[in-house]
Amino acid sequence: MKNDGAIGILDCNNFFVSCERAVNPALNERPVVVLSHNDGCVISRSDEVKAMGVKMAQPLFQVRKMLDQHNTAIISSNHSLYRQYAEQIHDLLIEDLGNKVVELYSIDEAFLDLGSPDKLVMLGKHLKRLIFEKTKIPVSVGLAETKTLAKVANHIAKKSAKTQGVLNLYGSKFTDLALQQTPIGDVWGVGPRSAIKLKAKGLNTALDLKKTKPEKVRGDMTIFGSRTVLELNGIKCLPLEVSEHLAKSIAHTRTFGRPIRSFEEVKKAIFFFTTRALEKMRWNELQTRNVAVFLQTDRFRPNFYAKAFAYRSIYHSDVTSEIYDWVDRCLAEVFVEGMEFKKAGVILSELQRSSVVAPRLFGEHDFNRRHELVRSMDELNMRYGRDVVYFAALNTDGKWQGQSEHRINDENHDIGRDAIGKGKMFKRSIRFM
DNA sequence: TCTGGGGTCCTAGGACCC
DNA sequence: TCTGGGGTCCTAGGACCC
Repeated sequence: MKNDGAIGILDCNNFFVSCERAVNPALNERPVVVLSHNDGCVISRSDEVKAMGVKMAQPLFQVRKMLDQHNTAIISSNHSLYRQYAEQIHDLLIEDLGNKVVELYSIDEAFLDLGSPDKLVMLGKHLKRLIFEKTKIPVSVGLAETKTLAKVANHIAKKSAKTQGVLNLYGSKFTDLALQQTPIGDVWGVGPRSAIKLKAKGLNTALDLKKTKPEKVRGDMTIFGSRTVLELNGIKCLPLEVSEHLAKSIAHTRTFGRPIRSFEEVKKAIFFFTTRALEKMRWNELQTRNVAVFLQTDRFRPNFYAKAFAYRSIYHSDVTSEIYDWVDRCLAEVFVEGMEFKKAGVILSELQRSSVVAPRLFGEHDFNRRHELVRSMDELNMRYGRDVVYFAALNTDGKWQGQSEHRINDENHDIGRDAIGKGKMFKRSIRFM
């Protein structure tokens, strides 16, 4: 990447809500929210809902009344739908720009290495139009010298109607003005904790931060802070990562529909989570040798208990039955008789590509046989639906299952199944919400 | 009554070694 | 008053992002 090139960030507006509206245009006439697992929190808001003051990840019960008063459509999340739109948009970007210059940063964002600073606004508007025509998803584009500045531009493009969704700050005399209008907590990389510390030092805007010496913020914000200051000054510290992204960990964690005391119930849930995480791992052609299990009680009640335990094997594996054994050992370490558990999870780490995993000194033949077995099970489940075949230890009808009262049109719109059938699902490394 | 899930990276400090 | 010191590795926890 040339160091004087321009960087773009393309970001889908209200992504989950926009996907729901794309499949169901009637929703364009109403405020819309999409809910988290268990219908607990609001995780995507239409502009009207943002204007009501509803915050990201705000608990539904706190705003339910207000949403109803405004005739808001309240929808349980449908992640396979969102994943399909994300892939379609990624494909459009790569077709248009080439895969060497597109970094898929998250489910609804991509960084672009645009090289020459000429005609940036035209390019941004072209991409915006292209994506809307093909998918009906509105996007915003920010352009600047660095990722952090591009984020600032994007932020303003999203809010200000004047920009029509595209703002270029590359070499612009308005950059400092834009930074002055940006509260320090809105800067990419400055979270709520750091914002408090920086404000205490009299730094209130992105411009204040830009004018600080990088060393000054190191103490409060680690080396990230120094990099952010440099990036605000137009010095690239965070290169585009266009090479294939390899996941470093894969997790499946859930809040239970109701508290669970019994060891058997907890175990069912943990094995179910393990199964889901392993499926995802195998789609990515990875193996793990470090499995962690955690259990938590209700974090909003007194005597909150949370414990994690990790088992590390000397061998990598993707064989369900073997990894069930590892998980079992972890479970014995974290479970406490008499406690009411509200949340649990399984995290796979120390991942390695299956193709480069070292062979075992002993039992290699048996491992390969079992490896083939789980791959066949994955294929059957892919073709005929989830959990058509599964290990006896897996039980899918536990009391721990969460609630999704606000599902709409599930049959028609859960097109994720087709995506799996084509072997596409999870193949791409999208860091997913 | 009701409060998400999946990631990454950095650092302090303990354990261990010589 | 005194208690060696320096390096490395690992992990738990914090902070952040979407």
